[in-house]
Parts: sequence; structure tokens; C-alpha cells
Amino acid sequence: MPAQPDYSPVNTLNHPDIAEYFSFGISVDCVVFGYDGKDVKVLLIERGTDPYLGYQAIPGDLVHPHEDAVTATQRVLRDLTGLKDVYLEQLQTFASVNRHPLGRVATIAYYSLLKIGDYNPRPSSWATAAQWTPIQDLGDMAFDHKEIFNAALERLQTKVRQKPIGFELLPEEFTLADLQHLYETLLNTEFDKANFRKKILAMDLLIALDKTQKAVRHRPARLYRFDPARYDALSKRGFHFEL
Amino acid sequence: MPAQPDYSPVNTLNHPDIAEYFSFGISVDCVVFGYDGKDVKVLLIERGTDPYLGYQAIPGDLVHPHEDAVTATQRVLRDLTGLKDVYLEQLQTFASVNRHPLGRVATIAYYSLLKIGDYNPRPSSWATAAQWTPIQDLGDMAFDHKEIFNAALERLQTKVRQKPIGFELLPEEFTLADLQHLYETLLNTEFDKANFRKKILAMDLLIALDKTQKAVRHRPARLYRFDPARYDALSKRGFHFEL
DNA sequence: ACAAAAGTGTTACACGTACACCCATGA
DNA sequence: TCATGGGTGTACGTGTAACACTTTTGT
Repeated sequence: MPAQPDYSPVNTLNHPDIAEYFSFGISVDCVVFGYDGKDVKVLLIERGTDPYLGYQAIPGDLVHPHEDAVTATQRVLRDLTGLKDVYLEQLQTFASVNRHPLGRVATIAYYSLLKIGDYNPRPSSWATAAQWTPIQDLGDMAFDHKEIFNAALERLQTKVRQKPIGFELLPEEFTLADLQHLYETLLNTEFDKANFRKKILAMDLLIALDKTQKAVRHRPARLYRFDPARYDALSKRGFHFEL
Repeated sequence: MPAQPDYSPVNTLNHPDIAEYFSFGISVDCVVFGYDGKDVKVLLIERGTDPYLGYQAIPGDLVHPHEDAVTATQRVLRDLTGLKDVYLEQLQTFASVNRHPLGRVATIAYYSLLKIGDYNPRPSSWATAAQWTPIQDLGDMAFDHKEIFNAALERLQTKVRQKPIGFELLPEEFTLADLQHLYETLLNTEFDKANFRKKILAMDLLIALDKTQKAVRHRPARLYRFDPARYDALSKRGFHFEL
């Protein structure tokens, strides 16, 4: 019987040198975005060992043999920031043969959005390892991490216009100006104030609170809160967020 | 020194049981879409061995130890259809612990679009293995392939409205009615004929040919051709395809 | 002459854009 | 009372939706 592929994975298990096929390492890398009211930032670590000693890198780790990829990513995020239940989405897998100097490692890249105020540096020896870096001034990065970051930013920029995920980056309560400024910096655009408000409010996704800003030297702005339940309801009726 | 993660992949190489981390298999699976002028179809194989004997499956294969993932996918596509240089895009990676009965295999899913007329079944014994299946009547599928297919279709549906990739599914020369019907079946909608034409032609992406349909029992329609160079030029000036 | 689908023009309306203006607060 | 940003109204133009109509072919 001729050796013909039947194109279903792991029928090659019959193959004698099958062990060679099970020699991959899989890692997860997670681009963590935050917003401090002024800049969009990424959470990066500084490498303490070769290769790429001293370079900035995206936090990540090898996936354990009996661990799901999402679980591994959540583990990394929890260990790094102390947070669980953050917005997490798979980005893309990078699997070039030579992407990693130390072996064949495919990395599943994720990106994550979190409210920067929630991030409490852990009081351990490696707490200083992670630091927020404004996305404008990123230098060289370890491995192919610059490429991964670029892909993440591009994805975030398109996604944020189609789904209401921007709110993940804002505090629970925010002003419309906060929201507008976030979108403007994220997308490198400017919006007309009046039109932006009308568009957002017309979507009926925000709950207007009976609260305003305090201690600002101008007319205090009303605070709003995003209503996820309302968004779900509207989505089912065919509503599409767009900005 | 305490064992503390530094969150850069493969520093755990120092770890004694590092071999356990390099025990993954990686496969690629490719959802191949086609359009025959009437239905949107997928190219599926029928499994000839256990597990999932007789079930339909998405074509794929294990990635070789020194092979890139894209290369592996192109190899599968070439072996299956005889075609190279088809539209190919990474979809998502599926890496659940128990997704594959025979071992820990993460699969990088791709989807591909091709002109159905270009597909020439290979004259080998396993030529019959692959067959076009209309996407409406898909039964159960092997492994988590149904989930993969659903993700692919969803992605195609959103992507096709934002990028001019629909043309990958049509013959080089097509009528506006062909195009409209493709979009209608792909998106389960109906468009107003007049408005659809105006919108498409206003984009200025099509080259009107001095040719018409032949042998139709009604007024023959003009043939058009998609102009990728024109699209590139317009994209650089901020144009965004949208339908 | 008719059926069938190609192809075009018109109108009403919704929506985005631009811009001017008023309002509330702290210093 | 001034500076600063919050907040709103209006007028105009563009784009979309709905629909009626004319044209060209094969039978």
C-alpha cells in the first residue's frame, strides 16, 4: 500500500518517526493594553537573561503539557498583574521555524485590555519587571515581539471601531470627553465634539449617572457607565456598534 | 534562588523537565471555500480511518519539524487541489487539551478562497477523498472541525464586507449579477439591484470589458474584471472597501 | 410579440459634517 | 469676570433605500 496522505491530522501517527512531529514547544504571549487618561500604553517586561538580555518583551510563557492556551494566558496575566477576568482575545499564531533561537516554539499571541487603575504591581522581587510603556516610544523588542505588537495594535484599532471594547480601557465611570479622547489617541484622529456625543448617545449603550466630575476648574462633566446588558440585547436585534 | 517566572518564553529551558514542554504536535487545517455560481461550498475530505471513520473533515496535516505553518498549509492545498498561489489567511488556533484523541495537538486553522473552476481533482487514488459540499448541508464533522468551520464562515462573512476578497471566489470575468448573487448567498441578504451596481461601480475597482455573456436567452450582461492594482492605489489614499 | 434579465433615473429621507452658540464652574 | 471645557441646536450636503422605468437578447 502506497504511502499516501489522507489529509487528516495525526494519521501519520502510524509513521515510524512520529516522535519528531511531537517536538514543538507552544508558548502564549499577551500584549496588554492600558489607558491612563492621556496615553495608550503596553505592559512590557525587561528581559533579565540571554538571549535578548535587556530588551523589552511581551509577557508570556510556555504552555504546560496539560494546560489550555487560554488558561496559560490567564495564568501569565494573573501572575503578572494579580488580575483575573480581564478582556482577552486571541490575535494570531506566529510559527516561523527560526523565530526562537532556543528551539522550535510556536507562540499563540493574545491581546488584553484592562483598566490601568486596576493594575497593582505585585510586591515581589519581579514586580519591577513589568512596566507600562507608551506605545509611541517603543524601541527594539526581543524575538519577533515587535511584529506581534504591531499586529496587536492594528487589530485593536479595527476592532475598537466595530465593537464596544474601548470601555474595557476606561474606568467604570467616565465622561464623554474621556471616551472621545481615548478613541482619538487610539485611532490617531480627531472627532467633532458635538457629533461624537450625538453618535455615542444615539447608540443608547451608556447609562447616564447622577454624578459629575469634582474639583475641575470648569463646568463639571456628567459621568456615564457602559451597559453591557443593553449592548447584548441590541446586538440580538441586529444592532452593530460602529464608530 | 526561588523559582520565579520571568515571563519570557523558554527561559524555562533551564528547567530540568523541559522536555515535557516540547512534546506538542502542531497541525494546520484549512477551510477551503468555493462558489459555483449558485452555492458557496467547502472542500472536505472523508476520513478513512479511526477515529471519526467516515466523518467529514477539514483537510490538514501535521506541520513538519522544520516547516513553517504557512508552508505546511500551502503544501496541503497543493497536494489536494494541485493549486498554488491561492488566497490564504490565518484564522485562529485551536489548542484545547482534549481536542484530539490521539495526543496533544494544537491546530492552526486557515481559510482559503479559490475559483472553483480552477480546482482540478487529481487523478490519484485519493482524488475522490475531497469533495465540494454546500455549506448549508454539513453534517457532523470529525474532531472540533465543525467549530473550526463555523469560525471560518463567520470570519469570511465579516471580512468579505470590508475587503474586496469576494473576487477570489469568482472567475476572472464576471457580471455584476454574478457578484451580487455571490454576496447575497454568502451573507444571507438581498440587495437592490440598482443600488448594488451603483455602489460597486462608484468604488471604481472594476474594469468594464468590451465583452458580454453569450448564449443567454435574455439581454446579455457586460463582463467585468477586478483591478487589484487600482485597489492598492486607492487604499493608500485612505479608501476603504465596504458593502 | 413575449419573457426574462440587463441596465438606468428619480425621489424621499436619514445621516454625517461643520460650525456657531450657550452654560457652569474655579480661580 | 475671565478662562476653560461641557453641552446643544441648526443648516447643509452626501449617501442610501425604494421603486418605476427602458433596453436588449432568445424563442
